[in-house]
Amino acid sequence: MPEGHVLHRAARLQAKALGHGSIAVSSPQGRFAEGARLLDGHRIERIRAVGKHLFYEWDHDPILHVHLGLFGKFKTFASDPPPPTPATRVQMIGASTVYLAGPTTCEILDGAEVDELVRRLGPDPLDADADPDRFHRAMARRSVPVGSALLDQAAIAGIGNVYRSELLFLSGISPKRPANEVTTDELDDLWKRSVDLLSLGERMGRIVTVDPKEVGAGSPREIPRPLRLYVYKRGSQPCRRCETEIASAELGGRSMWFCPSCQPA
DNA sequence: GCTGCATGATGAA
DNA sequence: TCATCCTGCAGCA
Repeated sequence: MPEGHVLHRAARLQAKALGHGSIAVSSPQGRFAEGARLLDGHRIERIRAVGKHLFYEWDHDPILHVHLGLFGKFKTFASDPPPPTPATRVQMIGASTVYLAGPTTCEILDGAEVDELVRRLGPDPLDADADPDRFHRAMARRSVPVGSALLDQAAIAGIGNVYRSELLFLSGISPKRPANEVTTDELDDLWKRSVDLLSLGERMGRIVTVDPKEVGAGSPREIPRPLRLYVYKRGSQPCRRCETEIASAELGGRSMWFCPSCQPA
């Protein structure tokens, strides 16, 4: 389930899994048959993740652009892949086999189109060269609640519904405060935490935001599932830090959760 | 077996 | 703001 860390992890692991040889590309579902024909038999030179977008660059021009949306999923099999389901949009067979199902976007773009798309995205916390000042400027320009602004991929790329709640909790910021009233220090804190948390998520393959020490665990990996998050989907349960009841609100058209005491208005 | 929901984004109204 | 698209699976009967 795809926030930015999932795509960066997919880029890293699939590059290794598919390898440098030629890839058999097909579309068992049929909806990407034309695109698959363009790529079939070619070699992958790079898989690049930007925010929630994935770009496969090949030994010739067409670039495969994938956006998982809410439902999209990759499955990778090192050996003995099961037959693809009828919903498998793309099958890529190299050293390992990768299946893609349910993406919002799966299309062929040229380099200029990729550049244009990437230009519209805000800085990506998982990009080592990202410029946090672009994030600061984007927030200063927005009067919507900061909880909404964090979902805006043009302001910061890769944050989704889980991370936005967790980041604001950790930074002690009420989601309802206007984005342009969040201080520079607070934005610095938000950015640094997003770098740390998404990096951790990329390495672990799951979202964990709770400090292991706070729940008696030795490492993030050892935290049991119900204890991994501070506020997301924890409505009316006690805050892990202050026992106040976690509250929820609709922001940016989706539910989010926060602690009214740790994140005062 | 069915229903409802989910870590997303867009285009029309 | 709402409807729409995409899939899988938990929770129910």
